[in-house]
Amino acid sequence: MRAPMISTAKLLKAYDRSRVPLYLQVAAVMRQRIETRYWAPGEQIPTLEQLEVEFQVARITVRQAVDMLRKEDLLYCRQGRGTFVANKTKDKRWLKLATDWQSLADSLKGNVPKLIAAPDAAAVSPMLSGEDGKSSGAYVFLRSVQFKDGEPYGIVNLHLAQSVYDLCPKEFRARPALPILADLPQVRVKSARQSISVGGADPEVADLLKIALGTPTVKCRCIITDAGDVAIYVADIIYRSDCVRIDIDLLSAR
Amino acid sequence: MRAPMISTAKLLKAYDRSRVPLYLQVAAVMRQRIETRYWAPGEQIPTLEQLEVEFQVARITVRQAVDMLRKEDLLYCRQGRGTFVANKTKDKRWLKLATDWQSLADSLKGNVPKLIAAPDAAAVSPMLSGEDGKSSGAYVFLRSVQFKDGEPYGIVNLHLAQSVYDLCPKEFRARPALPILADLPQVRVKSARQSISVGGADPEVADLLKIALGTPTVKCRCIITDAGDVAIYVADIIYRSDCVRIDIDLLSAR
DNA sequence: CTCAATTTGTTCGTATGTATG
DNA sequence: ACATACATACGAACAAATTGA
Repeated sequence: MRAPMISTAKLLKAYDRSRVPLYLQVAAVMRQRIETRYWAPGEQIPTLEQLEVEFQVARITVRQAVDMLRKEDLLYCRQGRGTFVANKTKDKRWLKLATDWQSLADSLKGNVPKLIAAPDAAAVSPMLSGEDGKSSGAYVFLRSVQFKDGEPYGIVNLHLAQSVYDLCPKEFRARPALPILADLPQVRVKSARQSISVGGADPEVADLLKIALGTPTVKCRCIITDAGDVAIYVADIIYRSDCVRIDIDLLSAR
Repeated sequence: MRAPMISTAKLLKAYDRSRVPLYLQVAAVMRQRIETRYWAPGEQIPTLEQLEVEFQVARITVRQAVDMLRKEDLLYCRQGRGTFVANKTKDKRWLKLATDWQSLADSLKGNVPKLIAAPDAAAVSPMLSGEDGKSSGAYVFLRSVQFKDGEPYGIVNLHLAQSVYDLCPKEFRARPALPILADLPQVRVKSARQSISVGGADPEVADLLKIALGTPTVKCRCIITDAGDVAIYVADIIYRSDCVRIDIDLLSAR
């Protein structure tokens, strides 16, 4: 038995809260229903008439939404029969964010990020709030874009303490910094904290990740301090939100 | 010294990827700059002319964006002087998602969620994928909305195994289920896992949380199994994404 | 096979919103 | 502020394909 539809009657006011075109809003909801398999692959979705009623919009508006999803190969229509979900199922949510030191280092080991020119503007100290740690005087700024199947999915903006960078600069330019740092005997890591929140793509991020302006993103700030509470590694990582998930074992400490 | 502007030249194509009205896209970026304090409270923002150039849009479009933010009391204008960021600073990101059992139970203890009528449609087994655990035959469905300062910020959809619910039904209707469950001597918790991803509000969620359709949300699925690997607690929790953050101590296991 | 019901596809007219110069 | 062009959204009507009685 499939999960039944949850009532959505009389929700007209929700639309008023946004001036985003209606058909885009409707399409977004439908797209999510497909991706979450609420509408399973191959399955027939409700008729245009039913969708009109559910979303409380005109027929043309539903049509425009359906047309969008057709161009994305998520739906196909058969006149006189109905509209169906495509069969091919792309795997999403494949990127699992690490929640501990070991898995974080492991997940980065095989990575070959594409270093890109860092805007000189960013070659300054990262913005640190009190509890993040003291500022190392000088930082090196490294920036890379992560790809999967030729598609960009993440941007790493890393401020690395100059003193650490100088220990083996070539290494730091060739592969992810964190595993290197973990193996440096001179460096004593005292704390490593990660803070995650949801944001929207600004023009620069949108361009690098090839997504629309304002598309939701997942922002990770990872800060590592050394024995003297100096922040030696400050990474701001931005992912497309649609490929990320976080799995947490709530009992790992027991 | 403030963090300098990162180059945003020649990013026109980012706009093409979205059919969201330009002024909304521009407003979204500006709103984020204010919220992240990239534009600090009280500070003067660039002139309309500079913004025209940066965003590559017509003057009226920038004006529309500024007007939006003025209505939100995030900006104010002084003719002949410029446009400024408002001084009052609303605290966001106040909700820290728990990443371990103890803090999860603690964070819920004082909570008084508002139970709402559960659509009968949902009174079925939750959708479980293989590794989530076996299905307990019957579940009770409980639904509540969480408020802060009179504003809804989260929806809890909980499937609780009937056998567990029957141990003290009144309790489960009066306060959060998880602390109760933790204190029940009859229940042996074997695993507790949480999976977090980003989604968009469907019509129902948009209505309950008073947000626009498609607004990004944080979805948490929390599954607790008993000694027999039966999923006794399956919670789907949906938060507004703009109040949530996750702090992880990457070294907690060391 | 025909008929009616269903469902997608198309068109018209109108009103409003968006964006430019 | 104005004129212009295009996109969005509605309601309604009609055409075309499919299905089953």
